[in-house]
Amino acid sequence: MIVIVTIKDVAKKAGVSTSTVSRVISGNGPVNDATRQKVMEAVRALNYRPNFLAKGLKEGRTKTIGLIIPNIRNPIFPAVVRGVEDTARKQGYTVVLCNTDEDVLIEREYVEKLRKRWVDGFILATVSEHIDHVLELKKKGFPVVLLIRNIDKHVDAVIIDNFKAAYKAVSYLVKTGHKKIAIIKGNQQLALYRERFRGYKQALKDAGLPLKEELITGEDAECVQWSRDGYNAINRLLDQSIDFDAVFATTDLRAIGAIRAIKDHGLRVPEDISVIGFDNLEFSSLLDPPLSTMAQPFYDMGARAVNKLIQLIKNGQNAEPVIDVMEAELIIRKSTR
Amino acid sequence: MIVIVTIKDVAKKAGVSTSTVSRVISGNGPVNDATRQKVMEAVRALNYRPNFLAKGLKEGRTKTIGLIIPNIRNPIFPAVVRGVEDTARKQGYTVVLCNTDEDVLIEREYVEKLRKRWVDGFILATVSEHIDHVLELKKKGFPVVLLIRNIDKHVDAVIIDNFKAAYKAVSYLVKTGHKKIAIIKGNQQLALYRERFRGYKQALKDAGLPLKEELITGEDAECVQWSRDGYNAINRLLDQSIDFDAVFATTDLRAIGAIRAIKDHGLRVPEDISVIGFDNLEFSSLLDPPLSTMAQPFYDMGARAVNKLIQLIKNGQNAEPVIDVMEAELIIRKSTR
DNA sequence: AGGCTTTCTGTAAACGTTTGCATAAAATTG
DNA sequence: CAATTTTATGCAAACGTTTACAGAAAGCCT
Repeated sequence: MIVIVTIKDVAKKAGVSTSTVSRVISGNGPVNDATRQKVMEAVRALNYRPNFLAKGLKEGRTKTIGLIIPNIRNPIFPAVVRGVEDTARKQGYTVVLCNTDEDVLIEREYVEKLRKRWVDGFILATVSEHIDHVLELKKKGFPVVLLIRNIDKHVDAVIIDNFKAAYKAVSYLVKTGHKKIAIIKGNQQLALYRERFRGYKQALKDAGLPLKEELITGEDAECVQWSRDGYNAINRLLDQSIDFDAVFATTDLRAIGAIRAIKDHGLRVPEDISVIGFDNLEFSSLLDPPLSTMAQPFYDMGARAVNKLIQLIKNGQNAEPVIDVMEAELIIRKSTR
Repeated sequence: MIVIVTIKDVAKKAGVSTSTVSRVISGNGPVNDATRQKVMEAVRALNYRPNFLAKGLKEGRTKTIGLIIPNIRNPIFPAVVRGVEDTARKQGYTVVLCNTDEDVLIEREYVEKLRKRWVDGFILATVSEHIDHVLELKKKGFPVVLLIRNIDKHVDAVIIDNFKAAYKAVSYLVKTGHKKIAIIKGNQQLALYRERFRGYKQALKDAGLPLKEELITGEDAECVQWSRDGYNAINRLLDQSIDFDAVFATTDLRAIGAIRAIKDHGLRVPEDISVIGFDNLEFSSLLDPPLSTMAQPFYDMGARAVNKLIQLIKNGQNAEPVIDVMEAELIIRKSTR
């Protein structure tokens, strides 16, 4: 049986009204020093804690934000989550984390649940292109910021320029003398992979290299066993004796699979084939060889999304949504020659 | 400006009282089919969503649980979190995730915040041995389950038997012919590492092998760059030409560091030195060589902790707390000969 | 001393629900 | 058909806060 101490108990104990207690606690409005002492003492004696629900109900806000991501087991997300949480905490906000498993129904379910005056706003690494629920939120004036995956010009977002990043990575391979660059293209249902694919093509084109069908590999599946896609793709290429001297993997996990496949065929990375990844996961530097990759600033992206959201919560919706594009950074380690 | 639709608006639109609307929505109490129709229609027309805070305040519960962990970037936790969240969701509960950064002050801050009638109970992978705040919760009748790290016989918990698991791992090394087994011992401030250390010593003893001081390595620091500890420890051993044929690393991350150090010294795993880890991280099978390790059933532990907690929430505190000890499983891959 | 601020405190309404109680209508019973 | 049960609905209080308003006391000015 949990016994609940309310503001009334404190008021009675201190011999004042509840409003006075409230004023002491919140610091709103004047209160005599002597009474303040009495109240504080009663608070301490009774171990009083203001009821979050009552406070939120009255004030019309909870200082809580909803963070909706596909899957925390996808290793790109832990850093994002910490960026969000740390920044939120510093500003007095708490985060409710939700995993959707890439399932738009679960995503909708969570949005429905949390928008019932539970959270003051949302950060969404949304699942797919079915985002009517997001636009609906936005229309109703609910603060929303999209993160990593943006979809629509009409919603605030924090992303990187995937086209440019892929372009940079592939151009680096070109510049270091690679001529036959395979790509593990990622799930083309997602805009971000389409962009990376586009960057790959553009980089080849600008370098005067041909775009070869047989070097375009990988499935559209997401999220099964992430490195598997990379392994299968490159394994198939090698089995078919297709000639290539580098791999642009659209994620680090796919790069790990690719390296595994290359080694299994008795070849060396990077001497025989260079591999470049995308993401810069926390353990990518621990691989053998340490992975060259395009680093996304995950932590900072999370942090920035929170700041953006808190702005929206405080000031209401902007006239025009703004999309922050952050820089991805090329990190060269030992998997490229 | 967010416009809020309340139960009153629905009542007015449907031409009934608020109590009737409430009954329609919650399904408590009888209501005529015709009125139900009218109400449902009004609900739909107005896009009504019951206010979570008001409901929680009235009902005295929120169907929310607080999950407090040291750091989601520690790769053992994503699986735990999913186990917790998935199981909670199936039972209509939502999870608030909090990272403490191994800082007991932040942990206390979160506990203070969430116990203000926000969550119905806590799952804690607690930080240290300073757990007065946990015992306080428990004393006040607040449902609490400890996870992974348990501290006290007086609080319900879900853990593995770290002594036994370490014993198993080291015994396997002994059985496969290793005679000089080094340990990277982990942070001895934490009970779980003390237990693993104890298991190591006991296994050597039972096998009639000597416990050599110089083979006991690793620092008490936690959480800086986790694999670094393993790297430094084994690097030092090799630099000093200390002779050993196997390493028992108390975490997979330490094992990764150890492997790196061994390779850097021009030695091979497992031909020259076997390495066995502890945890079975999601990417441990992707390493080179794939890591042999003691697998902890992280997802299931999370799931079980939730079920335990929901029991406590529903039935109140047990007379006697019960500690669930789950099985760790030895997984042999290619890092041991 | 009378009027005017300023400081302090209490009363009561409000936030949006749920639910016990009362009542009315309808259905069932002997 | 009167008596009883069942079904359906509304009224109003309650959950634990915050805050507008009002009033009392005290301080300051001519």
